[in-house]
Amino acid sequence: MKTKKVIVGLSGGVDSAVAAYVLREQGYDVHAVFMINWHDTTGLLSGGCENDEDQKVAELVAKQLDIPFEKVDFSEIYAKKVVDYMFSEYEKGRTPNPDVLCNREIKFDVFLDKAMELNADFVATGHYCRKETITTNDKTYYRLLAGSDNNKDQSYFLCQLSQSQLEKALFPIGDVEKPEVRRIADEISLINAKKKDSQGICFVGKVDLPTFLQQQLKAQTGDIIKIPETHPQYNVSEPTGNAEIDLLKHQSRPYIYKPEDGEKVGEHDGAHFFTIGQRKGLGIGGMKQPPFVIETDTINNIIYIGEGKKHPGLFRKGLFISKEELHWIRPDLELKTGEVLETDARIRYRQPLQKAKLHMKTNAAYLIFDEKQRGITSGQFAAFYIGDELIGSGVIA
RNA sequence: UGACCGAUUGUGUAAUGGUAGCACGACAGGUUUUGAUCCUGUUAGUCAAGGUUCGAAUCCUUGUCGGUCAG
Repeated sequence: MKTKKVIVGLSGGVDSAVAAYVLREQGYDVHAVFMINWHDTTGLLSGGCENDEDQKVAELVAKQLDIPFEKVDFSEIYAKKVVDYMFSEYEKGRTPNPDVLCNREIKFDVFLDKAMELNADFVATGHYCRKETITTNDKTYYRLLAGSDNNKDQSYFLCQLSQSQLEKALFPIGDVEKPEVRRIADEISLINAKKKDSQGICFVGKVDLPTFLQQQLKAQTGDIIKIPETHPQYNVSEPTGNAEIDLLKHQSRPYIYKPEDGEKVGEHDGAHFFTIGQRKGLGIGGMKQPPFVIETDTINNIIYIGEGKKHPGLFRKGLFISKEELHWIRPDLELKTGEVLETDARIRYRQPLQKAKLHMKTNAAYLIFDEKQRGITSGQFAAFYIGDELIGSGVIA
């Protein structure tokens, strides 16, 4: 049997380097490709020449592992699919997750296509997650599972992948824990064995968001309104009728504020530079407890805040996802209208899974948590798990 | 204009003659392949000028500014 060819997306980091090594040890024909997806350094913190650095490191790692190395430049498509999406989401007043898009549109799309052009059987990345194959009713399905290292599980970032994308993907270090990855890297003397983990937007880096966004969204002074925790909206009783949909809508409703609901306590320079749950950057002192953003109104350019981390405006029982923005990694598990799924869900990376019920209705899915959730933010992804399998996700409305 | 009250880091406040603290903010690190959150550290102040006292944020005088009454 012919050895399978795998193309590893080598980033310069330790995870993808060890992933490449593991594959090589498993007998695959391993090739490395470094993706250049971004050139601009606007708003970049910490210098800016990390990209070049990563490129060199990746090349050296490939040399150390004795595998072929090449670079590809997807920056044009990255700008179109990921960065444009970011700006348009922020413009709508939502808070996007560029890395989820980057995986769906770049690493497991154009990069995967490129790999197929090069006659690869698979692409591999250094993600901490696992893939499993099962067969039901004579059909093969790929399961996306959490990484074994509970602390590093990155399945969340892959919550928008499809079966055809998963089919071609390998996650060689998904069953390894991070310290072990470091140990392996050290054992085989990889030059990046001790390199610090990367952070920030994948390929762009750690940026100062307001600076970055000001390239396209202009700064404009607006009011910061403080909402008291006694706002009547928090104590609206649940609808008593027998229509379940009314209850779901009630439980998943976003809070809506008007300037008269509170008092002006300061000014900001652009509501879209802030997100729900945010504390830093408001510049408002003199309170007993820190203020947090509880809502942003980008149309009227107003930020609403609440005092204290337990302010009721920070918590919601549920959320909803419009039907068009729902995605099933496992199409065979897709809910039909009227069905309810007991699920474990998360609304951000590294959040411990939360017990919830997903109610599928005609136009939307309603995710109702057992415990109220802090900082439910539209534009972010809610991911649904059954056990450690990620079965679907959707954009929070 | 008269009377009274007040003035402490960027903000809100403690300290009634004896080491100017706290919270929030801001800044810097740390955690984190999104945005956030979170953790640690740093920062900075007695309105001004005199006086009493061994010693003044604190007591006295004057001034400046702010507020409340009176008009």
